[in-house]
Amino acid sequence: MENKTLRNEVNLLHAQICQGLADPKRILLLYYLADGPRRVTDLAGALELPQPTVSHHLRVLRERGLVRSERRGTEVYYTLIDPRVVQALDLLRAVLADLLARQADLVDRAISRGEQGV
Amino acid sequence: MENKTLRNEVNLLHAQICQGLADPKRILLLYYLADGPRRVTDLAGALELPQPTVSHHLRVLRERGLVRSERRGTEVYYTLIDPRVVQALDLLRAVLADLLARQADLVDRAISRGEQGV
DNA sequence: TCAACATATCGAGATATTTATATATTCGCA
DNA sequence: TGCGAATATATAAATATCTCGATATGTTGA
Repeated sequence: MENKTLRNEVNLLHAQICQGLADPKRILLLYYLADGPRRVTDLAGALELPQPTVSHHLRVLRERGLVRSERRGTEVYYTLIDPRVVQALDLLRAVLADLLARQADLVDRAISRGEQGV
Repeated sequence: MENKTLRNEVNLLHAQICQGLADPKRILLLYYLADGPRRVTDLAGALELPQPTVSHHLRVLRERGLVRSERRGTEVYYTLIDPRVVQALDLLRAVLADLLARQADLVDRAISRGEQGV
């Protein structure tokens, strides 16, 4: 009863974490960070994106508690806080792989039946 | 030097699957569907949302390949296609739980030190 | 203190998402 | 055929997000 608001609040936070993963660039960022802490400039170079854009995405991840930033001199290192985030990404990528395999199979069968307009 | 365009395409689909999870109502829908197929009206009742809103969210999930719909007479049953989607949600919820626990701990320590303006 | 560098924030335009009401479609049945 | 129930789509307003150039902040070293 009284927990309904609390449960909604938790669900909202849950969704916000998922939202953190809901961008191709951020997924790449998280996979880079899975290998260890990285500087903003290096990440921007790896993703071939302007530095402000990368900083924006890192902020999204930081605000959702997925990464942490640490200043070392003039540079800032970002670190993945919880490896389970990447585990979850891997799970979902496996789901996607199966999905694509099923679709490819459908196409194959259609072609072998000589159907048009696939 | 593999196909960069293909990799970007896969990353985009990966992100779109994550996007499917990035809404509190859709998370609830997926958890309901984890228990078995459900009709639209039942889901709308459970979520206390108008039926068109639920249909919209179900469409989002369907277009991303997370659920499948099946007509039985005048009703439509929605089914979770891959249980790993809920596994991923559980992982991320565990991440969130740790996050909240750490924050609560910080607050506790601050209070026990008698700090102001927390 | 100043110059150079790394990063963050601001602001704006383009695009996407969420929600709900109104309306359309689809099916079973009288 | 036509009615009622279940679901889907259209539409529109409010809101959020992505991107990037311009600019601000913070740090080091001369």
